[in-house]
Amino acid sequence: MESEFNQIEVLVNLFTFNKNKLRVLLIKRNYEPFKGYWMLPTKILPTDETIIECGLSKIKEVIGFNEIDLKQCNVFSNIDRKPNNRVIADSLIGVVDIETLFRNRIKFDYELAWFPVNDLPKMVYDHNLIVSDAVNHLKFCIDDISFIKNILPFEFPISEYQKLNEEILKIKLDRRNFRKKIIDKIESAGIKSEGKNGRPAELYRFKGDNNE
Amino acid sequence: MESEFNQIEVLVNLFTFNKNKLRVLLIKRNYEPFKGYWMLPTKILPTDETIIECGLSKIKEVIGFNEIDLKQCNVFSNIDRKPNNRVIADSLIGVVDIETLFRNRIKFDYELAWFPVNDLPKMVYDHNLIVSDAVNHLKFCIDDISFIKNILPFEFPISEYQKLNEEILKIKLDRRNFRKKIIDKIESAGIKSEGKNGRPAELYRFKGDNNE
DNA sequence: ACAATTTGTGTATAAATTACTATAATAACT
DNA sequence: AGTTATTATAGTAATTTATACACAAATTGT
Repeated sequence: MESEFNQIEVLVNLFTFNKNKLRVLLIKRNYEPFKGYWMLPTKILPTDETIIECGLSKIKEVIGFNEIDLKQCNVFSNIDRKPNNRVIADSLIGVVDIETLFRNRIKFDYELAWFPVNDLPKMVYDHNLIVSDAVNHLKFCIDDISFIKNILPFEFPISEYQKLNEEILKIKLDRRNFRKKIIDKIESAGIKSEGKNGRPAELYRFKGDNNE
Repeated sequence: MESEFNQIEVLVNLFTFNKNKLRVLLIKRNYEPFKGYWMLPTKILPTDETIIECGLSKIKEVIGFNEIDLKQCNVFSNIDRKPNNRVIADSLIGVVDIETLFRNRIKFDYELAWFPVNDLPKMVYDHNLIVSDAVNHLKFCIDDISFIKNILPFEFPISEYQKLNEEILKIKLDRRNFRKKIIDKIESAGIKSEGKNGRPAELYRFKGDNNE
């Protein structure tokens, strides 16, 4: 029976939606090699954690909380994805909304940033490839409301939900048709949004979603 | 930097379609523990192979050829999925048609069988779970014709394609509506099938598919 | 010749998607 | 206060897609 050991690292693609852009969490690498480069939150899988637990623990280390759903995305196993030793990359996907982030972030050990997925820096190793694969994967999550709803705040205007869809699907949608399509999945919060130009939008929430 | 090593095993869910049933390749385990039980073709990932290469090499070992597309499916990382040592399972999906199988199988080192996915034996460890997850995953492959076409022979009656869809989607489809839906993806081979009851069916092939 | 089985075919209706224009509400600006 | 700019909301017609449904043709077995 063959018996060989490989190192596995878990990479988390944590997405949020802010200022009309789909964004991914990157951290600045604080050790050599590639010190100072941006990268996905990454953790070598310990022998006593599942992949998901490992991803969650890394997220907690970076942003201070981890009440987040993580999903298996893809596995990258090219022999030479890292030059020195062979490491299997298991990539996960999660989403979080901007209000939860502001409310909860308590740790500041990492220099982090939420980069628009259309404007990413050069990252370490194959992390650019891994992120773009995860962004693509989001298309298949977009109709899984119980998962994707957590990328928007508890209450949101329809236009924001539409722009999220447009960013993920990379197409332009018609306002009225979009409204018709999703109106039965949301309910009015009876509140108007504020602060911007033009007529204030009504806020909605996903049906059956209660804050916390 | 953390540094722990885990064993990874690659499991291949190789499907075919025969006698109106979606089937998966299982092999009889010839070593302890669980000697004599059925299991998925499994290989510990060596440090010099990608996941896909590892899956392909195992398939070649079992059926003697491996001109097959394998796809990443899921990862199973429960700590105790095996009782003694911690092993990560990376499950792959592939398909092959029954004619290619008969034409090519040359090795007989393994006792193997193609079990209907609706009538599986009790398998080792969590292999039953892994297969049922892979069967579910097939739903998302069913419209990827360049992948799924290889589960049917080069030429096939429409009814067989329909039954495949019914098995994967677990629903009953209407003959005329199914034909309308797929007719522009196939072309007539100008041949009648033979040997069965009833009016002989015309054979079709997928457009742009040429035999080898 | 007859029964049983399986294939092939068309049409009408419902449902979903798309395309498209006008009006109302509000904020910023003057 | 009035103008301008911006966004939200509402409906209808056209198109596409999906669904429901019944009978004739070719073969096998008896």
